[in-house]
Amino acid sequence: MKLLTRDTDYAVRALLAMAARKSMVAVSDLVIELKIPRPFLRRILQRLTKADVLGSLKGKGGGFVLKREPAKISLVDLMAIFQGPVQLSECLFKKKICPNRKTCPLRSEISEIEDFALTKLRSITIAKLLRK
Amino acid sequence: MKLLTRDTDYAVRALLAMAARKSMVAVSDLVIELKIPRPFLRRILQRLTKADVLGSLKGKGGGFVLKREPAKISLVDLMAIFQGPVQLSECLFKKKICPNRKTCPLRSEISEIEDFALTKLRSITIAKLLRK
DNA sequence: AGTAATGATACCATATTAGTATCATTTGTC
DNA sequence: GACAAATGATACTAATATGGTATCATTACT
Repeated sequence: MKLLTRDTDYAVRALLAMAARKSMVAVSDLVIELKIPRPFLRRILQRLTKADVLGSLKGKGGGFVLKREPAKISLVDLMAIFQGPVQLSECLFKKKICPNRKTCPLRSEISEIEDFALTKLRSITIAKLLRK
Repeated sequence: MKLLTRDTDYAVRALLAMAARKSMVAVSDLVIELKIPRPFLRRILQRLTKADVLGSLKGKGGGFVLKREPAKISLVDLMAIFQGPVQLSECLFKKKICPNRKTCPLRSEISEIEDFALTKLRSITIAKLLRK
């Protein structure tokens, strides 16, 4: 089971690279540095732009820049963007079988795992990773 | 992100039903009780048998029985059977890019989540769920 | 012999993930 | 203004995982 998908992982790497530079970077440059398939990386940066994590500039000399503080970009944020909201305890039987949602013995236990994971993931920011 | 797949969830339900009875049960009976697609449930029980969680008897009057103590069947066990070993921190870049596996800043943090999850999941057994 | 069960295995359908391709739009430079 | 270099938007393809079916072989009770 993967906690992070490739999108998310690439996004982390790209953001780390961008946070280190602090200036506008074109995809071409990042591709060289990160060795991520170019069109794939492009789409990732575009999604980050839509999510307002990056800013972008079109045209010659354009590229992407960090728009949000590195300390305010956490793994949960990125996971939410690329993998949807983090919820491990999603009941498989919402609509059908499950007779007792409230009292479901699994839910409460798994929620604890989810809570722990969320707290951890929120604490992991680009700024924090950059320091390492 | 689902922590448990349907296989695992169905397995839990089936095992709870079987632990409550304690005697040999045929798939037909369980299907009625659990409302799980018959051939799918069969395959699940067969996998549990291979994993030595259940015993089985062929032929007329045959079926499946719990072979392992309910207290010794945990969610991690079932997840391992149906979803592969639980490891959230699996590095996406094992073979290729990742330059520094040991010092990877993500790994250590995610390992903590994994450890917490494993401990929790190990503590959730069929016996425990049965008591609720 | 017949029937009711599991064993084994191959198959199909759908969803998700990973990645590609293409065309439109913007913008700096000559 | 023309051209080149960048992103915006979007549709498509390939591979893998998940959820579920179908079928035939084997076993065992009556």
